[in-house]
Amino acid sequence: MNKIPKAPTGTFDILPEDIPTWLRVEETVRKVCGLFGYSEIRTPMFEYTSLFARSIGEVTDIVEKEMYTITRTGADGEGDEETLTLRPEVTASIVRAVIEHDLFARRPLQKLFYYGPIFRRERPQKGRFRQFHQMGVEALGSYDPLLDTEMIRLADVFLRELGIANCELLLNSMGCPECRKAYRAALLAAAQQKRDELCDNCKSRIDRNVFRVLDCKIAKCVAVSDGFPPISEFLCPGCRDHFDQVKSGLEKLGVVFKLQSRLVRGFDYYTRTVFEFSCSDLGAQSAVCGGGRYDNLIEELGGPKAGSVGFAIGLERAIMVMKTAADPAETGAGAPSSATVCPGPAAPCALPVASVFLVTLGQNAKRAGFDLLDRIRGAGIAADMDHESKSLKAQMRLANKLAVPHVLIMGDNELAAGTVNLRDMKASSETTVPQDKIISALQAVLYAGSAR
RNA sequence: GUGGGCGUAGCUCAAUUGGUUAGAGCGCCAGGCUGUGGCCCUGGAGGUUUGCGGGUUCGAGCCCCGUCGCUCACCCCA
Repeated sequence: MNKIPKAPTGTFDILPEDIPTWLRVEETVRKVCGLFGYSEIRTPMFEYTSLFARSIGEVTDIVEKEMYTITRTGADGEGDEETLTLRPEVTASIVRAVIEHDLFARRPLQKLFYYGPIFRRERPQKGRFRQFHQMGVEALGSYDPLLDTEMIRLADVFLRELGIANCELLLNSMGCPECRKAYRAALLAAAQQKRDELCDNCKSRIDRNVFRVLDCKIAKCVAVSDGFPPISEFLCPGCRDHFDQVKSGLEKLGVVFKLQSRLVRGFDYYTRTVFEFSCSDLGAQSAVCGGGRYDNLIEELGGPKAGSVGFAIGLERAIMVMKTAADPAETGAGAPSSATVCPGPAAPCALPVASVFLVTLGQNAKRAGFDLLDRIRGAGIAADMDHESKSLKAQMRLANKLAVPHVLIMGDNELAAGTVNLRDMKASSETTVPQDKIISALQAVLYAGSAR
């Protein structure tokens, strides 16, 4: 029992029954991003470790203890050592690629999106995995606040397209490094004054990263930090103006948001706008989407001075919200029990795997039928058959389970007559057609305009 | 890394105060219909015998210890 292999902790298999959901999500990613003028980019699953250390920040949890890093020594020459890390996020890779290929030379504004797996060595829990999937969008090369607005709107539209409407958009501005410096000092002073009233955790946060005190969930800490000065009072005129434009842009689009001066994000590279879409029914990991502006990252990684905004959405979390949102509707509709595995509202379940299923009786018919099957497939018609030489009844049951609309039946009688029986499963009607006419007969019934 | 909960057939779960061959539903397979699916009826397979190891006991799925795994939470994040 302990010998059977298992997927590593924090990972999971996406089984065939779940594929329709994922396909729908992937289609939505490409559709919505395309709608907003973003192009897909694909970067490696791993990068040189230094890239993440430089971008995310050396002292963040992710870099300190959550990265899957592999070190290889001397493979390509004497003393040549390279340490590689499975990507714990992809913004750094995007920025790296843009700089490396000088994409700004082609167009000063790069509008890019990505989709794929992310790796973080965290303790798994609800909505948190060691390999999970993100879709993300980045607009690199501009400081325009309208792009911040567009970014948030894109995330909003994407979530809505998936049927997710019960999320709250939290918005804040962290200012530029200058305003943050002033704010940090003020916050530090305030926190140290109230040190005794904070939880032990927050006490240590004061020294490690004061901003984190702001998102402690413990009630008494929240009460205390409510009295702290908000960042908005420390924004410089430039940052204040930028934030005002982002907010008014959202208002004009009718995107409702909630200002949350305690919203602080985990990556060091964020400046000015930060935002998060939060869903209460996700458990403790309530953030489905997180993002913001990073005006200094490109330059820090050796590129030109150029502002950027972006966000990422955790797809497993998005799917979790989709499913909880879909549940009450389904019970109300009185769907058949098999539909409980069907996740999204528009996600098809029990997809037919073939248009035609061939049932044969006896070895001769099986061999002849296999040749016929190959011709049908050659005509571009999805077709399948049984291989266990089961009874006719069993083969029919299988065809029914596979939700195949048409069945071909071939036994010794048909073989001798050079015909095959074509059965319409839905109508329970059957016709006899010559074997050499079977392709056109199938095309006639399949493309007759009947509901697929 | 820390803490709580849980680990019984493929899946979802039962099993009186520890008691003798560990059950059900769904699913799977077959038969009822000797060449025809869905519904129904009948039967069958399936647990290396309850994650693994040890202990207490006349006796452990149930109690104790350890271990592994899952899960939820902290930290942090999508």
